Amino acid sequence: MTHEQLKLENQLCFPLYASSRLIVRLYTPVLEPLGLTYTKYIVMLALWEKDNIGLKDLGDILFLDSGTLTPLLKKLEVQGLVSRERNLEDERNINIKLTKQGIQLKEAAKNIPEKIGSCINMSPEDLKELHRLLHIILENNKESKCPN
Amino acid sequence: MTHEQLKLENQLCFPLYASSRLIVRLYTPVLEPLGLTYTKYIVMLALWEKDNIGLKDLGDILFLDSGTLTPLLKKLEVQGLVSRERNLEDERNINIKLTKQGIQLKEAAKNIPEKIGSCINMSPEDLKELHRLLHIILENNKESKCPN
DNA sequence: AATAAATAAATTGAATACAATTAAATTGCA
DNA sequence: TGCAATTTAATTGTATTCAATTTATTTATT
Repeated sequence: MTHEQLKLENQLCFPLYASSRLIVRLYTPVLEPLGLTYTKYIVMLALWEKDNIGLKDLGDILFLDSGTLTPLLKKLEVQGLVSRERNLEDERNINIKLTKQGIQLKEAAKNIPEKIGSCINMSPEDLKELHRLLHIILENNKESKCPN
Repeated sequence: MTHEQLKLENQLCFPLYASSRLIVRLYTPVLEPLGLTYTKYIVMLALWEKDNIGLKDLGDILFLDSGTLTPLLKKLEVQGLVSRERNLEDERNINIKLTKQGIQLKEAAKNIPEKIGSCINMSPEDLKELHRLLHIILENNKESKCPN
């Protein structure tokens, strides 16, 4: 009745889930002065890289759906960082654009990755390898589903 | 103004966060027949491994605090899977115990890791290496904090 | 012993995630 | 063209997370 496979130690999901929360939690105090939460931050990262993008495409990049993004983008709009407007060519789509303020925020954010990096205890080689493996798992499992 | 460091591609946190949600999402349909959510599931994993444990110690294992665990354990209690009782030797503590039903559920859960494993597209070597790195990051950053 | 400090659980409130549903717009086909 | 199927956002409801506060209990100090 030991069921080695059920030991927490032997799970992949658990350290993934726990370390994700651990790392995201590091961002909270760093983002707070910018008025951003972690989810808002990755939305801004995506927009700084590709401005004027549809909600759907933004969701594909971030693995988030409209249920999460719609209220989030409305908040960013209230903060004056993005604008939301219907695409005139296809009114089902909504275009997200950075405002001048949203563009400017990038300067204030530029040191964040380094700041966070300095708080994570891990060798550069391990970090690089972890990064590589996480991208593999993301890429390979975009569409994965499990039957019940 | 490119700020390579701000590219999503170059973040560690983002693939960690995204793949964590991706993998946790795989569990939903598999756990549903057992009446478990993912968080309930890892609580049960911890208890199957070490029964009769304090909420604080359970939280230390799972990296969760009473704000998350208290309502969760109350639900598991309503489901008849665990009992919650004050520790008579130190009434600040609460002891969590599996009920007979909670113990029995382990049998129904024993095939879940294999089932999930078969849905994750990744080579065994990469899985093993990822597992190793995630444990390092967890172990090394339990106490990490970032100044704002 | 009396009180201050520390510890643990519970509570509160804000911010996600996400499945499922609804509503509007567009596309494809009979 | 007209309608069914598809696509996209928005909405709804449930379930976390987590910081911050409160309450109760215990430990440590004076």
